[in-house]
Amino acid sequence: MDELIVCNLRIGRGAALYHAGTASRHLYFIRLGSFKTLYCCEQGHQLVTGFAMSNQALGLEAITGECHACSALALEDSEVMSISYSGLERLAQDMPALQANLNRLLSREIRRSQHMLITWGHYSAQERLAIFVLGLSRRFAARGYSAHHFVLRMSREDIASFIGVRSETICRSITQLRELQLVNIEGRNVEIIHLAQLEAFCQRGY
Amino acid sequence: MDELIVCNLRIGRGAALYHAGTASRHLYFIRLGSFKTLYCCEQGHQLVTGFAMSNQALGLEAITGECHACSALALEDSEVMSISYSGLERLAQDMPALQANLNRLLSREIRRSQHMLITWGHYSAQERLAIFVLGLSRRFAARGYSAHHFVLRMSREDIASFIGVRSETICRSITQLRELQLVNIEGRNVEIIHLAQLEAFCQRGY
DNA sequence: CGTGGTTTTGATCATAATCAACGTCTGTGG
DNA sequence: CCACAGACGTTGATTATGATCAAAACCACG
Repeated sequence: MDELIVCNLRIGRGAALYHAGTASRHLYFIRLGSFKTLYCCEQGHQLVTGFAMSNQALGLEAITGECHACSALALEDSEVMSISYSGLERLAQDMPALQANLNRLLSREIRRSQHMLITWGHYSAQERLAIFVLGLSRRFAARGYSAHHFVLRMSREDIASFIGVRSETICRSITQLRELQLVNIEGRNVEIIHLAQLEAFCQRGY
Repeated sequence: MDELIVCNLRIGRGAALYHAGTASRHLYFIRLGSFKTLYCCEQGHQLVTGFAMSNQALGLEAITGECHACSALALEDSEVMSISYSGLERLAQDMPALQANLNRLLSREIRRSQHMLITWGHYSAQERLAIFVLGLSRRFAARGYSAHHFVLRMSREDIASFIGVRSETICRSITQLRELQLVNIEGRNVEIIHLAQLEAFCQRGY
């Protein structure tokens, strides 16, 4: 197993784990910290496609040896494990379980993207923000942190880009969610006032 | 290779290749015809997530043995090849190339979903329709058919759901694209008036 | 033919984008 | 430690886009 791990990398806040367009033969697993993945358009405009935190894989879209479709930037000082894909491929031949696991990761990523498509297409800005916050809450909870209090690692601009609205709209939605007594967001501190109510709010059939 | 192919299936127009929630151990390849994939919400509302035509794979999201996340319905009388995933897994162990190919399919599907996310998040209804039509044109062209004249297999409602707007908006966008002298859509017949102009129209940096 | 489902068009309304101004936070150098 | 610059965040006023509601026109098919 050890032969796979090319190295453990430290990535400073704001630095890139990889850039779009770079050919890559590696998968990455986040040990510590968090990242945003983004596409860059010609105009220098950036489009955030996701946020990843510890125990998540990065670089799955590039697994074929084709180049990375997006860049990954560290939102805070982070540590990642780099795994050579060719090594993984070789090892997986002798370990079907490993291969199946890899397939599962890929398959899950497809479902995640498609679920986002559905979500963003059919909810209002307010609801999308609520869903986004709830998603973060669940991810923190899954890692043993509080589901009710946590700190955002990303800017309003990043959230806006990810959710598909403007940052002004994020601000207004924050205000609205506060008025609804669902979530209190002050600066980057998030307090979920009533988790069950927030979940109910997000539930509107897909 | 033959042992993998469980059977060649014929699916009549409107019939399902598989349903969401069904556990499945098969991948499908479309030999002939076309399908739409859709999620169903509680309210009986359907959300179209994609259209697939000949030579495309279906069921990739369910590759892990978990159940299908969406349903696949035939838009016309179709033929598909059904492939047992466990058989594929076994065979792939001895044929690394096959495994790599499978990974490539999965990886591509991730990129496709993410690209759609970007597109839908950052273009107007009119532009999205143009992009949709252009995509169809390219897919027909890749299969040896005319890139300028083709027939839609799906309803306005399906396109609307896929694109993330209402069907009325699709109608208005069709009118607008006709007025712009880009595409002429009458009923289900599509005529691309000026392909290069349409491509330019769709190009606005992601 | 009619009947039910699509498609189209029109009028009005709601949501989020845009433009603009102002407040707040952060890190840097004096 | 403070002052400052620049980025980030918030709020307001106005506009544009697409949703919604409603009514025709069109079509496919028994």
